[in-house]
Amino acid sequence: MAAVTDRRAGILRIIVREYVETAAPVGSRTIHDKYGVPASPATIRHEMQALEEEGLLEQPHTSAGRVPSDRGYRMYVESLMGQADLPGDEKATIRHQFFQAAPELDEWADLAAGLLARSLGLLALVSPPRSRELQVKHLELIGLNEILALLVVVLREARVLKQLVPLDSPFEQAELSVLAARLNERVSGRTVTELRREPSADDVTEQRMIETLTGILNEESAREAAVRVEGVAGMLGQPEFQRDHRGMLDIVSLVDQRATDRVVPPESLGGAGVSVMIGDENPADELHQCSVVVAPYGDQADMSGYVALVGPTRMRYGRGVATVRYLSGLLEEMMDRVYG
Amino acid sequence: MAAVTDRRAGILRIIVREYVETAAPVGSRTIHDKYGVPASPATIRHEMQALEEEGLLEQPHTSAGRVPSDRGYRMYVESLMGQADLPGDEKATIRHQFFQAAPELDEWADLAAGLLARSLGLLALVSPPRSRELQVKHLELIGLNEILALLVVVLREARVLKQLVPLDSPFEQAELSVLAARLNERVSGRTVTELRREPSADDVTEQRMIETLTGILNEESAREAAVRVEGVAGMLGQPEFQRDHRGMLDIVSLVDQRATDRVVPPESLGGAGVSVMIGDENPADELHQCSVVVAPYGDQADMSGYVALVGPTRMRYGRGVATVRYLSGLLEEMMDRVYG
DNA sequence: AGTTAGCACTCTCGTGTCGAGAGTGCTAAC
DNA sequence: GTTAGCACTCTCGACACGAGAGTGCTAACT
Repeated sequence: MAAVTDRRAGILRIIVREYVETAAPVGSRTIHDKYGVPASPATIRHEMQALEEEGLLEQPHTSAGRVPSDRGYRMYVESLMGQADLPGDEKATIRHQFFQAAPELDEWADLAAGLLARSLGLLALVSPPRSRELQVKHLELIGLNEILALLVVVLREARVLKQLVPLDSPFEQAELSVLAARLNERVSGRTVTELRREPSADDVTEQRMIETLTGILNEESAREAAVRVEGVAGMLGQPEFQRDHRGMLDIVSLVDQRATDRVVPPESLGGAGVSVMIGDENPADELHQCSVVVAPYGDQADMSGYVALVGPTRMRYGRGVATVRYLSGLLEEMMDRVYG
Repeated sequence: MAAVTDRRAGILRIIVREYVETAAPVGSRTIHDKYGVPASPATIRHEMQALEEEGLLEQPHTSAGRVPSDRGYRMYVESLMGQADLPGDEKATIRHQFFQAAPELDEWADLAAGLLARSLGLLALVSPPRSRELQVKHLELIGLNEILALLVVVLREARVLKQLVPLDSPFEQAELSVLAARLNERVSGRTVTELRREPSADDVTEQRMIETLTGILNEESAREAAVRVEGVAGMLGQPEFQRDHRGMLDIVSLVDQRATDRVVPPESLGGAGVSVMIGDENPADELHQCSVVVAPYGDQADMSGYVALVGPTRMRYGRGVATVRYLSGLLEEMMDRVYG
């Protein structure tokens, strides 16, 4: 079996690019005429046959042009598309918007998801960073009325949790503040595991509050990060879904159920840089016609999130990888700058 | 022109129910056989002709059965479907889930949207209640590091806002607490309009904080409530969207852009109870094939939100109205019970 | 050996035709 | 006012047909 020569690789690259742009199978004439390959259509057909034998191309049917296979895309991404990067002005525009926005992790995630989705016209998922181990910075008790107080917990990374606490006897705000001060001495700076090891307090009310606190923290660690999803409409507008009503519903169902961990399984975030999952490489069956471009950001051990792009396998990988890489790096930088 | 007699009304009711169930045009034979109407198919055809002349029915084409028109649905909703109510056990199940959930406005909105969407298999929108006039209950300053503090604001309805504040000189937490205490004296219990009328403070830092605070509050009042959307997949699974790819995309675009105020315009929430907008009655062009069932809850003047159900005009109005009514009432009750 | 022109072959797609089926509107009788 | 009978209309799926596109193969050329 013949190897993949330079010319064949070039033809594969052309086919990927042309197909990504037009969404129609690519024929030998198009390659010859439009791209000026110095070989006749017949020769190109020869080469395409070889590429098909290598499993890099597929034919929808006998008399159609060729379409890249999953393996073809894989080869394109690995060695044919080149080092993708965003143009400088585009980077600057994006950067500018981040500095304009409020310095909030969640806002940044929103912004990143919106930019990514609009930039590619595809589905974007951005997980705001979540720390492995929650650490209490400060807490506060605010009396709402005679029987109800609000427990406000500030975490190290400037996240705020809250919980209503019923009071068994009326408290003045002053008493609550004193109680809060006592509690702060016990808990501030502690992580959730440290708190679990603490001996219980003498005061009943104090102990009750601590239990409520650990309750909130446990619940919060168990909860998955609220992943930002943008660009469903753009995704469904892709020509591949024009006919495929079933696949369309599958994708929407995934999003609807917020099953983001089936799209971007935590294991897939092992590596440091951008990784691409193409077609059948995706763990979720619903995504076997799709590709996912994903990059983690933040500190793996401590606070981490991810930026992901989901589209049909026929997607602009170059631009996709470049944008995902730039955004994940930028998010990490923003995080370091303001928190960290 | 003949009036809408009792028999005709009965036939219209049957057609609506049968069409809602099967999604196929209803013929005279079906009405006769399946519903045992004491009249022959021919007579029923006569009546259907009359109903069509009244503009209550439509024919997709000459030799198909009849389908209700928007006006037909309108008549069904107004006088034919009867007083809809949920069965007691279903109410109990829903109620139970609300009492299980955390006592948070946003959680309740999530829960209500999920229940509504699943109950009908359609699109549900629930707006958590927003107060017209924000009122500060308490604020707190927490030093994160030497140059950055977190301003935490608790509002009357137990909502929490936060904002990072850069410090121009290093502060000890103790100093911040003193500052916060001074600020609390000035602002706690005040509404945003009251704050705007206050004279500025002598202390520069104090004044800076107050400005930040009013900034947050203004931004928050301007921001639209984060409406909970559930059931997109169920909605798109409706047979009307099987063919109509365009309409499908339009709906998803609406959701994607979070253009909820085009679906449920604030004006439509004037009345107290449940209101129904059918087909062309909807202000948004994209919803001319859809109906919206909506009910406000809460106090119009103060804190209010809404519960809305969006589906094709061929929807189960009885169940829809009943569920929306029950949920809006329940949300109001929960609100009163815990806050209020 | 690699390249190319020529050509027959295959497959899709849009169009047109046809018959079956469903449901109607009309008419005439009850 | 109601009903049976019947001709009429329209959709839908199946089938055939031709145009168009692109291929694979073969034979000739460099």
